[in-house]
Amino acid sequence: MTIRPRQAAGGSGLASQSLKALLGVRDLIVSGTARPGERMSELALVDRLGLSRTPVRAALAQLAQEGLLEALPGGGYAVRAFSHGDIADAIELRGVLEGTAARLAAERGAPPAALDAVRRLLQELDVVVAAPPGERAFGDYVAGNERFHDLLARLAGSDLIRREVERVVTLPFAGPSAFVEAQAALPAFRDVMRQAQGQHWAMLEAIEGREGARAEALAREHARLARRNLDAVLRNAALADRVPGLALLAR
Amino acid sequence: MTIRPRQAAGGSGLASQSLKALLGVRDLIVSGTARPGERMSELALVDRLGLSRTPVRAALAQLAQEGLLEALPGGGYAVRAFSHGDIADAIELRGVLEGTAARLAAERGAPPAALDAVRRLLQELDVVVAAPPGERAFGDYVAGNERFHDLLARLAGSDLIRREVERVVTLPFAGPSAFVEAQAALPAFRDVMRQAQGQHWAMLEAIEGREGARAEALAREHARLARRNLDAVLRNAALADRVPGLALLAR
DNA sequence: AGAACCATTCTTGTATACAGGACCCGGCCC
DNA sequence: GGGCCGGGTCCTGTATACAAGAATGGTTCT
Repeated sequence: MTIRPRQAAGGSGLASQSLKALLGVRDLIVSGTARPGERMSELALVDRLGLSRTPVRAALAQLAQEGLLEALPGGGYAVRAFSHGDIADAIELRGVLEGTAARLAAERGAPPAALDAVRRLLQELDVVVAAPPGERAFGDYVAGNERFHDLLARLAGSDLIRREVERVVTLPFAGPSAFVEAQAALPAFRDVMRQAQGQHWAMLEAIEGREGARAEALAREHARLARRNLDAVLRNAALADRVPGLALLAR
Repeated sequence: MTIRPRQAAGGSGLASQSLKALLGVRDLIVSGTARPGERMSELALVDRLGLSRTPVRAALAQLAQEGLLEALPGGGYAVRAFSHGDIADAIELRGVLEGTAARLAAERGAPPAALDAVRRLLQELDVVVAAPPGERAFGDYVAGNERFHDLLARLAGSDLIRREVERVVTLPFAGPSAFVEAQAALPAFRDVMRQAQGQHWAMLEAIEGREGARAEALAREHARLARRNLDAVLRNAALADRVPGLALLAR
C-alpha cells in the first residue's frame, strides 16, 4: 500500500467506458426508454451500449446508489418508479439541504470573494430576467440558475454539505432547473422567474447579514417554487414530456 | 429485458463475497488499520481479505459513495481524512435530517401504531436509564437508542427521508451512538443519558401534538449532544480509542 | 385432459486474463 | 558529479470465462 497518489493509470479518471456506461444507462432511464419497474439486465445493456459487463455493472451500482434504480431482492436492478409524494419529498429535501447550506453560510460567515461572485451572478441574472423572452434568455436563465445553486451549496465551506446537496440534485426531477422547461410554456413563467430571482437576492442579503434563520427559510420556500411547478405540470399533461425524468412518475 | 423480478441468482442478495469485502474493507478503515490518506490498493486488499478483485472493487466504489474513501485523481481510492469540522458537519447534518423526519411526521401525522411503538420503546428506555449503571444497562441503552433513531427516520413515511437519514448515519462518527462508548467513561454520562431520554420524550410529544417546528428544533438540539461529546472526547485523548472511526480524524 | 417433472436458458456473482499507462530506480552519457 | 534515458514493476480499467441458481417451457405419465 503505497502512499503517493499516482497520477493516472489505465483510463482517464472516470474513464471512457465507465463514463459511457453511466451516462448511457442514466439516459435510458430518464428518457423513459426503460420503463419504471422494468428490469435492467446487464446483458441487455451490454448489447445495447456496446460495452462489456464490467463498466455496465459499475454504472448500475452507482445508479442504484443515486436512487434511480432499486435493487431486486434476488439480485439485479429495476428502474425505480416514483410517486408524486416521492418527487415532492425530493424537492422538500433539496430545500432543507440548501437551507442548511444557506444557514451555515450565514452563521459562519462566507468569504467575501464568494459573496461577490454570487452578487455578480445575480446582477447578470437580473439582466436576463429583464430581457425580452426568447430561447436565448431562457437558456441563459437556466444556466445562471444552476450556477447560483451550485455556488450556494459551496458557500458554507463544508464539503459534506456540498456533496449532499449535489447528491439530492442528481434525482432528475429534484434539480433547481427541473421544471423550468415546463415553466417556459406556462403563461405565468415570467412571474415565477421574477419571484425566484427576488428570492435569490433575499437569500444573498440574509447570508451577508448573518441572518441564518431567514436564509434557511428563504431557501426552503425557494425550493417550494419547484413543487408548485410540479403540480402545475401534473395538471397539464401536455407539459410532462418536457420535464426530463418525469417518465419515472408512476401514474 | 424481462419484467419479472426473479427470485435469486448466483449468490444471496448482497452475496457472501461482496458482503465480506464491504465489511472487511470498512473495518480496515474504521479500525484505523488503514491510515487516513493511505491508498487502498485493490491487490493489497485481495491479498489481505482473500477475495478476488471484483467484489473488492465493488466495495471500494460503495465506500467511496459513502464518503469513507476519496477517489484519487488518476484512479483508485485513498482513505479519507476527516477534520474536526467534517465531523461536526456530519453531526449537524444528521440533526437536520432527523429534524426534517420529525417535522414531516408531525405535519403529516404519523400512524398511531408507529407512535405507539415509539412510546413503548421509550418506556423501556426509561427503565434502562433508571437502572443501576453497568455493562448490561449500557448495552441496552445503546440498542434502544439506535432503535429510536431508526423508528424516527421511518416516522415520516417517506422512503427518501429514511434513506438519506440512514445514509448520513453510515459515517462512523455521525451515528446516534457514536460517542456513547466514550460517554460511558465520563463522569457526567448518566446526566447526558437522562437529558437525551428527556429529549426523546419531548420529540414524541411534539410529533403527536403536530408541532412540526418544535419537533424539528428538538431533533437538531438532540444531535448537538453528540457534538458536545465529540468535543469532550477530543479534550480527553484517552477516550478517543473507544470511538470507532475516530482514527479517521486528521490531527 | 391435467399435473408433475426435467432440461434448457437466462440471470447474476465471481474469478481471472489482458492492456495501457505511471512511477521508480538504475545505468549511462555529458 | 549531475542530468537524462530506459527497463522493470505496479496499478487500475476492461473484457471475458466459469459457476450456480431460478424460471420457463415442453414432454410425459396418470
